[in-house]
Amino acid sequence: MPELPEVETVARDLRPRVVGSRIAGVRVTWPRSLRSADPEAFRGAVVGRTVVGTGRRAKLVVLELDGDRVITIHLKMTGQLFVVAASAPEDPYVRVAIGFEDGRELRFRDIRKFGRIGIAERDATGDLRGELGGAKGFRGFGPEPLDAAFTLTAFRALIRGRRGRLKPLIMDQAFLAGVGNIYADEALWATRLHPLRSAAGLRPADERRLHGALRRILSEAVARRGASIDDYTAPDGDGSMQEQLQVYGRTGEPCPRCGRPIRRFFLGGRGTHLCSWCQRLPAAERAAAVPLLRGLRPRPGAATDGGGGPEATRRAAATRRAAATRRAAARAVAGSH
DNA sequence: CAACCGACCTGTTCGC
DNA sequence: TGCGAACAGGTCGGTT
Repeated sequence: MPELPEVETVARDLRPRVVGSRIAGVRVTWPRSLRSADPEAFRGAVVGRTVVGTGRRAKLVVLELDGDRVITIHLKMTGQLFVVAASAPEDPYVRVAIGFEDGRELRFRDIRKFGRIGIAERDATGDLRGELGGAKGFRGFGPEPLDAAFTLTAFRALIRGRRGRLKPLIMDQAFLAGVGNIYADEALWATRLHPLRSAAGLRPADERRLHGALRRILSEAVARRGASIDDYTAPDGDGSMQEQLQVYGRTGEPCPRCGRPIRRFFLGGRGTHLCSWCQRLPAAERAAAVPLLRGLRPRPGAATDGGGGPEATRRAAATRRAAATRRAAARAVAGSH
């Protein structure tokens, strides 16, 4: 699932491939992959323009065009971007292809069709306005956690007055940009903070550790080209951060700190991994969290959860290998090089 | 502001 | 062995 490090990697890999290229046409096989769902409008906005840069804002890949216009691409869960010759074979999952004058094209491949491509502009502050989030409810993105401006002081000012639970809060893109399920679980485990802790109950030392962990883990993940789990891959290949994850996807394995099994429960519909020994809720917050903790009990039919054992480990390894093979096939078919 | 729900999608995994 | 249900999860709009 592409989060900040994965999206950053895709944007960087695309740079040498698309900067300087002029857009000649756009091929659309699934119009709803465009935020406007209007291929003609999209063509009108981009054809004839030249890509002058690539970047990232929150989890959006941003293609800077000449003029002040940008193309925004949200990969959601299964979106992938590759640059290939327009004549290269492709599989049925390519939803949009942006063709360049030199005969290559940028292909957006997205099995689940959740991803969206939009048009936006730079406002006076340099931030983006346009097809980013929803038309009305969009409150703008929060600060970028890896920006130099995101200091501990800035983080404290941001979190002051917030009373929500920690995990949904740090995943709220209007609060902080770019953090998703994987890196939220990792940062909370690293700081020994329970995902259901209230932001209002944090001590100054907790805030300092959480701020530090977010920056350290996201930086390491960028350096490692992100975590290649399931469908995530980039034009220059898979990342390796999945090898460094301490709790995400490690249900039933021993906590690297205390050896007790990593547990998984559901928070707001999302799988949440934690060590319930290292990440304890203070007594004062426990009562309010009890209804939500029900998910901690293994659910009927969740045999692999907490089960562990050599058989489960072997099966998980086989699943990972199969996913790696699928990613390689995607690069070859929709593919790069 | 906080929390929750359903919708969006399709491939994979799991239980029976 | 085959089938259908559950699962994966990031928004986004709507409701409480």
